[in-house]
Amino acid sequence: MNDRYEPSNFESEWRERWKTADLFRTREDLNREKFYGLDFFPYPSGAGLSVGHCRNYIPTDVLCRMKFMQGYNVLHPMGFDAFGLPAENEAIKRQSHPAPMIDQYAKRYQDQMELIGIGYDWSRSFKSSDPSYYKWTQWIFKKLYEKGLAYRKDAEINWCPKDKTALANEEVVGGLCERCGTPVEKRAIPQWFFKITEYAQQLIDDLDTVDWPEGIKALQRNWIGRSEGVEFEMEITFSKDGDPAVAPAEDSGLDGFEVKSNKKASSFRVFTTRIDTIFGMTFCVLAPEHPLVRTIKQSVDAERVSEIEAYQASAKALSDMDRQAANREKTGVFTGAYAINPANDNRVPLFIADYVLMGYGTGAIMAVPAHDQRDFEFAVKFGLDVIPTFEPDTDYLKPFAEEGENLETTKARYLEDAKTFDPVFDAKSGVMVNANEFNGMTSEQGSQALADFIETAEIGERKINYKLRDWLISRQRYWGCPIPVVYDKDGHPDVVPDDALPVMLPDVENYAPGDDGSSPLSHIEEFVNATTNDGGLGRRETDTMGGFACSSWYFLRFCDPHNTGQAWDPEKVKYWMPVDCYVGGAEHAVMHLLYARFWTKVLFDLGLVDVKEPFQRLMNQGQVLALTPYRQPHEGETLGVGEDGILVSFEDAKDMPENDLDWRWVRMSKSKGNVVTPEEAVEQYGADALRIYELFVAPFEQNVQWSNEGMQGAVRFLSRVFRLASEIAPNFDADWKSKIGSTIPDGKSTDIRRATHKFIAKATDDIEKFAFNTYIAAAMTTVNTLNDLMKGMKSPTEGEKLALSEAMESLVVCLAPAAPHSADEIWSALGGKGFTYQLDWPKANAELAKEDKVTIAVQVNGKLRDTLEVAAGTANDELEQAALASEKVKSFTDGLTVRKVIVVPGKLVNVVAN
RNA sequence: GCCCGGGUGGCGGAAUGGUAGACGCAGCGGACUUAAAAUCCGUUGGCCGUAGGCCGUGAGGGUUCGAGUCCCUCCCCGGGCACCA
Repeated sequence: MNDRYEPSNFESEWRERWKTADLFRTREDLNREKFYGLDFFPYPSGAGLSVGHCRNYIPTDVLCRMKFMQGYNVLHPMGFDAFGLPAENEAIKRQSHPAPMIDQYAKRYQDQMELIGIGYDWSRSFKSSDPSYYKWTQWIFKKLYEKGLAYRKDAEINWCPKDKTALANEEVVGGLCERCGTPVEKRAIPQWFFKITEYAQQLIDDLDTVDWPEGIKALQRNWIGRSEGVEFEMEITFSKDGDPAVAPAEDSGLDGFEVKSNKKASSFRVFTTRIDTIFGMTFCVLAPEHPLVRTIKQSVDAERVSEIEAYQASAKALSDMDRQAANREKTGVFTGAYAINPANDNRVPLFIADYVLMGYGTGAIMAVPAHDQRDFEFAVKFGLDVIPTFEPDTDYLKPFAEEGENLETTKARYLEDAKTFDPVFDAKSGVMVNANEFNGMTSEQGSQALADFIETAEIGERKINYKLRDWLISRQRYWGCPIPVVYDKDGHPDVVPDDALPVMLPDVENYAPGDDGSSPLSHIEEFVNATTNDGGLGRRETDTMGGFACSSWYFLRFCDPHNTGQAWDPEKVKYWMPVDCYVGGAEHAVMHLLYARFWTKVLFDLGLVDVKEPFQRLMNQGQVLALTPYRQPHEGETLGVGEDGILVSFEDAKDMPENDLDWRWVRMSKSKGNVVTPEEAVEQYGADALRIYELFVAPFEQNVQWSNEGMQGAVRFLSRVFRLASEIAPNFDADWKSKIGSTIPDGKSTDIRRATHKFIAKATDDIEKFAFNTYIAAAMTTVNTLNDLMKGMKSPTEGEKLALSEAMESLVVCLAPAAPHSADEIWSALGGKGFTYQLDWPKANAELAKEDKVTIAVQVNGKLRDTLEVAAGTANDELEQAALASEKVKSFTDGLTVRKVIVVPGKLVNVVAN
């Protein structure tokens, strides 16, 4: 046997053998438990995989391999998220059709995944762009439609002028297109939506039932944004001082406008989470798009109408980025109308302002500047009253107290003129003032009492609002799943019958999107012209579904990927679902994971699946960073927004003085030129070395820094395993299992077996809990320990031979998930048959793993002073005696009185003395 | 601003409230070699030293016989959200 790791001699051969043996074909043996391990559905990019991408595939593979060896039926599939913008954009750039391009890229991905030895069942693979797959994506669309969860709405959408498509809210980051960074515009186009909002509460509640990182759960809860409050109605009037008045208040700076009509105009509803602050309401605000504005315009004079319209126009022209710019100064205009506060009948001016969003709540608010920072800023700018309705506590007042001022005085000042107190008091503590019969209540009491008041008065009710918006699914693009809808001559949509599925994506020459917002499909007559369900002339929907639709159910299809008669056999889905362990990057925390959960819940409600949550356990891997050269800008060069250095190519960096360079750890990406491919890593170090390195270098969730030295370390470790195996090989007894129980332990056999069983236990636990770094560390420790034990062992005793055989076999088997090529190579060199993958995962024997001697730490007053070697299980009082007898302890307790002795069995003795 | 993560040797990182620094990288010393690489053996938190001791897990308090670990306050780094009423 070779005594070092020489991957080029055996790795590719083993991969061939695995393939020939169809080793990773999913087994569906009903007598066994199932384990479904899944990686996020990757989009196959032209750049191929980097070693960074391997960082989730390797750990999932390790877990799945162990589960299989433990006797589970393992489903470990892989496919490709082929539809969508990235593929289409790349195809347009390369002037090639996306379909063959994607096939080629997917092939490369598969080759790369195979190269690093990932044990996928490729017989179950598919691409989301396969008609046999998207047929069922369309079928699910129909199910949603039939359940009233897919609807069409003429809506203002986020429009990316560069990608020429509508974007979901989640694809707009800071007003920019997430993909290309172009400022997003608004356009009104009829769009298809999925009613995810209907499931908002369930999507929050069921997070409690899954084993996900708390951070991701928090992100989702935050995104769904539940808030409890009260929605109530306020009447409006056009006079400040009661009927029949004409002019607005003089003190509000809003006079000088004639009111054309004084009739009771209408009413509007507001949503607030702080009904307890209603007595502090000094104005109200409508979103510029609020429908009531139209009514108001009919009742105010022309000058005001033009002011309102000018403001509405400017609000509309603002891009989301500008509108949401941080710390932007508040803008708005007075409408000429007043709202009547139902709590005290005060009339307060009604404004329109773009800091109120039409899309949330009712698109209208009651403004309480004393206790809301946004309202405060608005009030200050427009000279409106700031009336506190909560007495602040001392914590709030302290910073405002003047030199030597009594806080009572500060409070009096505050209550007199809160306008100078910035930032505002959030009124979560303190008691109510200026609130009639509610005075003296806490926030909690006031909220309940005033909610009751609103409900009793029948002008509103307690309500829960969510930030979550419905899921915009339409894309005006070619490369996506066609929406299975036909419109009749009146423009009414209907879904196509099941036997007309799939609505095939036509093969076209020109698939570039039009810049008028029309899908390329709309120019293909044969596609557009269709027949309605009642045989009439129809027009086919030409938008396609956004890519997230396709990835919202692929995990179900993997359970039954070749079914032509249905999306899946319910029995198969019942068997395999949920995914037991789902592994991927945290960047999909809200989008994909929320959509997939939503579809699963809908399908559950339809009785099509019997899980409410698709992914029982979720794990997010860290990224792989590469050291990348940057430099400071030269004279005359300017940096882009958010950049603090200029990227330098590795080529140029070689010729630059080291002082000018600034090396940084950044994520591997093609654009940074810092990618290491699996091919390079495998060629230089070997596939198992890559696997070991990525597992060992840091905890799974953490980012890691790519290092050639680290790879070298993995190679060294594997070589030590080979050397150990080659040393044990002459004494290896394949039959050790049947002999070891009846052989009397001798020599170092007990120590060897202890090391073996400690490792088995550690490996099993650590893999289960994704602690791969300590799993590999334990393997290294075991190799080192066995090496030490074998030192000077010229001719091992019978017991030692058997113990070493057990040790070597266990080591190889337990290392097989991490280093499968090497494990199989060593296993076969030891005379083993078949593949390590087919061997049983060993069970640790706790008795054998137990130490017979333990080291007891002896402390005096909590400081380590001595250690004792004692037999395991030594009684507490014996430990105490031994500790007190220690010379070192005596020297530290000399002249002191021993007050207490604390004994932790098998661990430590602490002598407390003073 | 709000919500999540994190701050431990020269570096990556280990440590159910119980001997801080497992394991690895880098370094140092040695063996092998004509020499080097590779490999192997030893060593490696800092300070003072003969023994031995003192100090050490971002900072400061606290709980405890005992704190990297639990509690409070603060600082720094990374990520997410951000006018959501």
